[in-house]
Amino acid sequence: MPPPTIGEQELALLRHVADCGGATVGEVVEQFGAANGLARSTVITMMDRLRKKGYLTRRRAGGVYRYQARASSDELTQGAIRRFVDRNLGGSVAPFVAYLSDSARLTDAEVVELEAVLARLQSARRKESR
Amino acid sequence: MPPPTIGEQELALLRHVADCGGATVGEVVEQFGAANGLARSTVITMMDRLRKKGYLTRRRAGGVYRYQARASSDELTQGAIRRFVDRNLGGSVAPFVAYLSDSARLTDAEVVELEAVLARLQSARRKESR
DNA sequence: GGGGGTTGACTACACGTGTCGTCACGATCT
DNA sequence: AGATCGTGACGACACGTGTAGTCAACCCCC
Repeated sequence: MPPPTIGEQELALLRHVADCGGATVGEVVEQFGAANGLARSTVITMMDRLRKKGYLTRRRAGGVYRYQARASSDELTQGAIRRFVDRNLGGSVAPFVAYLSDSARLTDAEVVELEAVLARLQSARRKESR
Repeated sequence: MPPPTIGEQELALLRHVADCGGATVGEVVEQFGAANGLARSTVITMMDRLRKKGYLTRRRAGGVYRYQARASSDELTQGAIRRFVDRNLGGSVAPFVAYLSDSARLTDAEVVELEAVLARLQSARRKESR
C-alpha cells in the first residue's frame, strides 16, 4: 500500500501539528481552526483521518489526546514537492527551474540560498566526473 | 469566478492535446488513452469537462470535432506550478530551492539551466539595486 | 453530587475527479 | 438496403476530501 493521499487542507493541518511539535484537538481548533474558519467537528474529522492514514499518532495525556505528527513539517513539504514533480511534471524539475526565472518571485535570501545550492551541486558534479 | 480546478489526469490530457496542437477524440484515445489504459468513454468525458471548464475549444472539421487547448502546454505547467506554490508552499519557493539540494534529482542539463537562471536573476538584481 | 463545558466517536452530505457503459446517429462498406 | 463502425451525448457510480451536526461520555467546580 503506497502512502495514502493527502488533501491540501489536510496537509496544512498536518503541518501545523508538526510545527507545534504535538497538540491537542482543542489547541488545533483554537489556532488552525479559527484561522481557517473551521468548525471543531471539522478539525476532529480531519485529525482522525490523518491518524487513520498514519500521519498522526496520539496518546492520552491528562484525559485528553495529544496528537503528534510522524514526519516533520520539512519532510512533509519535501514529500509534497516530490509527489508534485513526479505526477505533474513528469519527474523533471526543469519546468520548475523555468518558473524560478521570474525574478519577482524570489526574495534576496532565496537567491542567496539558490547560489549556495548551485555551488554544492556543481562541486558534487565535479567530484562525480573525476 | 476563478479558473475552475483541474485534476491531475485532466491536466495530463489537456497537456497532451496542447502538445499535439489540436486533436480529435479518436486521436486522443489512440495516443493518450491507450498509453494510460483509459476507455474511450472516459476520454470523451474528460475532454467534455475540460471544454465546459473552458480549457478546450472545439470546432467541427470533416464531420468530427477537433479539439484545441486554449493555453500552451508551457503555460499550463507554469499555472499548475503557481497554484502548487501558492497553496502548498505558502507562496514561497524556498522549500523548493531546498528540494533542489539533492543533486541526484537534477540532470546535467538541468544544472546548466539552473546556472543560466541564476545568472539572469543576479543581473536583474544588480540592475534593480543600482 | 449535580451541572455545564469539553472531548471524541459517528454519521452525513456536497463536490470534484476518475472511470465506464449505453444509446442513438451518421457515415461506410458490400 | 442492410450490417458495421466510429462518434458524441448522457447518465451513473466510487472514492477522496472538505465541512459540519449530534450525542454520549467525562471532568471540574461549586
